[in-house]
Amino acid sequence: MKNSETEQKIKNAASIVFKQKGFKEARTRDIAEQAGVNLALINYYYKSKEALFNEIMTESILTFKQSLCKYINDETTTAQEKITIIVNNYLSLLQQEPNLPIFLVKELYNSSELLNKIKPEEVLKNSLLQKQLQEMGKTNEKKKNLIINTMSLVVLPIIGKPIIQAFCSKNEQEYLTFLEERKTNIPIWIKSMFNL
Amino acid sequence: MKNSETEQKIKNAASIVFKQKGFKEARTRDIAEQAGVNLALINYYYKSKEALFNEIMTESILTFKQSLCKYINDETTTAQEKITIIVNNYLSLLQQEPNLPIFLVKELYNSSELLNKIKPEEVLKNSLLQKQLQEMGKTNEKKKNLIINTMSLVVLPIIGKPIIQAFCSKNEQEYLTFLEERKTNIPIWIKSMFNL
DNA sequence: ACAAAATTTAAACAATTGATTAAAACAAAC
DNA sequence: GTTTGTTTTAATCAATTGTTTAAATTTTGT
Repeated sequence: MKNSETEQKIKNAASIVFKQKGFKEARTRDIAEQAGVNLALINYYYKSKEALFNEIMTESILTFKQSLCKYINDETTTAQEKITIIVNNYLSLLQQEPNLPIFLVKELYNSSELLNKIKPEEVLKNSLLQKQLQEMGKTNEKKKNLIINTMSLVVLPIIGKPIIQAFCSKNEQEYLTFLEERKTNIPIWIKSMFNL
Repeated sequence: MKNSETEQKIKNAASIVFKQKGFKEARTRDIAEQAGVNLALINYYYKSKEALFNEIMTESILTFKQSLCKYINDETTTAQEKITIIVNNYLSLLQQEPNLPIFLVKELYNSSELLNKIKPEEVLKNSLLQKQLQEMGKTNEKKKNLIINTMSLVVLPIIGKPIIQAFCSKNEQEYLTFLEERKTNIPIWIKSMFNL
């Protein structure tokens, strides 16, 4: 029987453990324990640790792609509004899943295969956001920088949490309000950087 | 005999391997091979893999602190010039050691001990850069954001290299010129973000 | 209710890996 | 040149970990 309850439990558990520890440091025993399931069932339902990992990765990347596509092709919003929405949504997402960016970076660094599954260059090239920025007279170079800088300002404060907390002497609560303030600040900064 | 040639070879090799693979995934056998030295010598000169790691980490963090302090306390430069110099120097450094930021983030995420060795909040608080920004009428909040945003714009394009290359369809050469252009762009962006 | 198939379990295997050991090679002191 | 202490080596240990196996248990089809 495909898609049994056990199979799902394993996949969910693996997703948690892999994102927390990365592929190499995640032990099959951790996954089995997290799923509340016998160790051997991992190899019974999925051929191997690696096969399980690849299935989860592919799904995650595709989900991410779909959510991004939804935002950047929304017919009802301006370019500026799109940026605000993306910043807010991804900061909220990353507050809940702070391990995600470092996990993705680590695992994608040497395997471009996975990344190519989503044909990333197509995503932006054919997007409404792209066209809207074009109409505002932005060059290709400026458009790319705008995306990369937005990503930088959103993601790095999540990745660098312990370093930021140490350097700016922020406790947990101060760090949270700092992130909250960035939801309004980043769109403003992007606008002043690129004269939007 | 302390600081023998072998001891140094091990430390140098370990530094390379740890930064490349992280603590857990770096094998003592990798380090021994990289050093061209018998496996057992690692435990002979350093008590354990962990002791070796801590020694290297502490040294690296202190070196980093010293170089940062030099820049942000330079009496001969304005605040804007300091930012330009820091951006240029760290982008150059990270071009040579692209694994460094993800390594640091990964290893510091759960061990605040190491980070506290450099008393990071003191570094900025007593700096000339801090005073110069103060005199320009910047609030504490703005000063912190300025530092964090500079760090974000510098570091993320290094960490996210494969993702940026995929999304913006840049080959190796295009990526390098992209980084080179950021050395002049980032200071300009920071200025327009914070009205410097 | 029974047989066949699918699922689950405990145990074990084989490879990896940090660390140790005991002997060998080498250097220093006298 | 012998003794003593240091450094290096090869071999081994013990723990960890992905995977397999064979038996036990549960589910399914009739």
